[in-house]
Amino acid sequence: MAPPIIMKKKITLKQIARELDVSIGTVSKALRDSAEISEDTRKKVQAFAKLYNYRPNNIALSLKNRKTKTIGVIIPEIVHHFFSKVIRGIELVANKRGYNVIVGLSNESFDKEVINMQMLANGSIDGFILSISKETLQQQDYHHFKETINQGMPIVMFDRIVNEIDCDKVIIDDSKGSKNAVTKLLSNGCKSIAIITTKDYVSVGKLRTQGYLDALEDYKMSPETDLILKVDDELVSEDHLESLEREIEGLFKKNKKIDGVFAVNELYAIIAMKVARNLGMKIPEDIQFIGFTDGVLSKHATPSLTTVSQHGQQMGEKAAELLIDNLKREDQEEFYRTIIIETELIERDSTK
Amino acid sequence: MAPPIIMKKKITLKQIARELDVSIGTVSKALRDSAEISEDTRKKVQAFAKLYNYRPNNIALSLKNRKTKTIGVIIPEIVHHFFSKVIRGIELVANKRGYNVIVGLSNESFDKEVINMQMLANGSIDGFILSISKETLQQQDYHHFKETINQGMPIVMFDRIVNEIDCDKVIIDDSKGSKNAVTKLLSNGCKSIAIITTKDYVSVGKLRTQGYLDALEDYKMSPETDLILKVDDELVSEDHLESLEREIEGLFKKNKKIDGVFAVNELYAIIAMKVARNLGMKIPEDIQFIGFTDGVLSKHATPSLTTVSQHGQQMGEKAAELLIDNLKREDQEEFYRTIIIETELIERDSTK
DNA sequence: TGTCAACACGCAAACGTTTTCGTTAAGGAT
DNA sequence: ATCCTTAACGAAAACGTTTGCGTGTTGACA
Repeated sequence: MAPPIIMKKKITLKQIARELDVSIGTVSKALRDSAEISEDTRKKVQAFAKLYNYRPNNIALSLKNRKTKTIGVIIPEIVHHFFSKVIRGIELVANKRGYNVIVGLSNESFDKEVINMQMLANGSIDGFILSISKETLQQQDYHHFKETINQGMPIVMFDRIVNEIDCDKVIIDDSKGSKNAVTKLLSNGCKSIAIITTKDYVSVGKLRTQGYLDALEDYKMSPETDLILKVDDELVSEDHLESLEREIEGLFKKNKKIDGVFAVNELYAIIAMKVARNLGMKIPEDIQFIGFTDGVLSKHATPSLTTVSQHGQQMGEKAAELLIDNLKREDQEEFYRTIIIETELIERDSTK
Repeated sequence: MAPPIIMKKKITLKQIARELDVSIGTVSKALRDSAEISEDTRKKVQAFAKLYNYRPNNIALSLKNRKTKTIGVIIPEIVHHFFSKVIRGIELVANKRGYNVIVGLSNESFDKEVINMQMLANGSIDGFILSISKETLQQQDYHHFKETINQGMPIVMFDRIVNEIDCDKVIIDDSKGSKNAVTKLLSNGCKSIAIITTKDYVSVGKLRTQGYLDALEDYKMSPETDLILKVDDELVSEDHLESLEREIEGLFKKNKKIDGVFAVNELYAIIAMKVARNLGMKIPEDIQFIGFTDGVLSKHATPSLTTVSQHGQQMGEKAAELLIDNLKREDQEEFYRTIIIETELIERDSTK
């Protein structure tokens, strides 16, 4: 037999005031231990408030203080090891510093990115942390970022950024990271290294390709267009990976001498390893692989994949710190910082 | 040379009113196309509002309407394929129905779960969607859920639920799902099937073990304790997987006849496959594997892993629909539903 | 010319806080 | 008895909306 349910709705200052026959202001002051209020009333009010489990209404506070203590995060995708790590980092420091996190997913779509930002920019949050969607990068339409900043709402961008917008940024040195990786392959003795990358409009893809070229140049090797596979991202949506497999298979068959592969993300590397294995190549004896983004796949693949770690959580933490610091210093003069998180080459079994 | 920056701070009804020399109420009504206002002023106000890109302040609306159009999601962990899929589902329908999503991470800790809920329950959100942390399940302290519900804030629980709390729930039939999986192994000819599971306080672990037992019983086989490996979750935190590997290795070595393995999550299955391979067994010829939770690992492992899909995104969608429906019908009489999402056995290369 | 709709708009309350600025009464000093 | 200080509290504004209701003006009609 369930006990009778007594709904204790949230109690407000007004109700406490009425009950105790004092004014609202008095209750408020008493709860904040103001010296203006006599010891007696203070105790009385505090006891009553505790009994009824009073908590100030956040919305009312937000309205009054004109800040919400909430930060908005807009990312292209959440079912993604890197982005979820970033969120974890953001949430960690946000929480520690008394902020909440509200997430919006752009799903790589320009429209959803705009809509989401508008939904949040109308008072719901104090600032944004975001990574730009592919469609936005492709269309190069950044007016929503500009407007948001113009309205006095700070933005911190991470990973997928764009130089055109003036704001705090947290990135990795993509070209340096991939240069390191490719250099590793070279120093491991690779003579013919292929790269599997994305179309150039994805800024990070472009930069990582650049790092590949830089490493080759250091070794006085000239790049061969045949070894550069630019994958059309549209084709690799979720489950249509066969076409990607075929492309990679074509790459290997046309260039039998390939003995090293650098891929700009984890999945491409894993799939390339699978194709290579099916073609009878031994990893890492015949061919070595390095990927980008240290996800769960890299760690548990067979063989485990050597990879460039982006330190997603650290990026998130840093981004949140930048934003909250910015919010604290109540719009004094504006200066924007770009933080570069160091990448790290995690060596596993796919390289010698 | 950058153009001079003109800060267009967000404009309010009051400012429009002052500028156009009408009252605040008139502006509000004009913008909402009230028949009370003359065509002239309506047009004038609307034009002005559009020019200055007026948007009603969400916080003020929340305070007035006493609802925030925001739902709070508390999950144990976000760097996790299943949970991030659920969030994606939640976000999808929430957004479609005009709601925002604010996430809190309990990090499997009781205290953080409580803190997070308190932070959000003070007016910031209209309702919760959550999955209970392991520590909470272990301590069996559910007062924070009860209090929240008592205050009139609806909760929808998913996956990790507890019967003691009266609220909407979205779950899968864990025992049925695992029974199906084990039955599949049996019908594939397995004679000695091991299970790798968790300690019993994790409700889903317990249920999945039960399904394993049920399947055996259907085939008139009696369970052997030697074949049931209950992993202590504490030991498998992130990177300390060696001990798990050793335990599994011990399992295989002690029971040479094992020809089938069912694991209650993806990672355990992947690791078990790795151990088996190192021991020289052929998959699926010598030994077959099935995991639980359809993550990215299952799909891209070699061999790819047959697995019981939980349909995380669908769970999220359903949870959000339950919650929002509940919110719409303005506390009429309360009735709680438990939705069971069907699992699906996704057959891949780790089974015959 | 007086009456009455209809029209167009302003006022004010309400949501729940915090905080500034009164206001009242008591008490001490003169 | 008068003045002043001080302690203790109340009133009200403000944050930005929405909305019910009151009010003034206009025009039509008798």
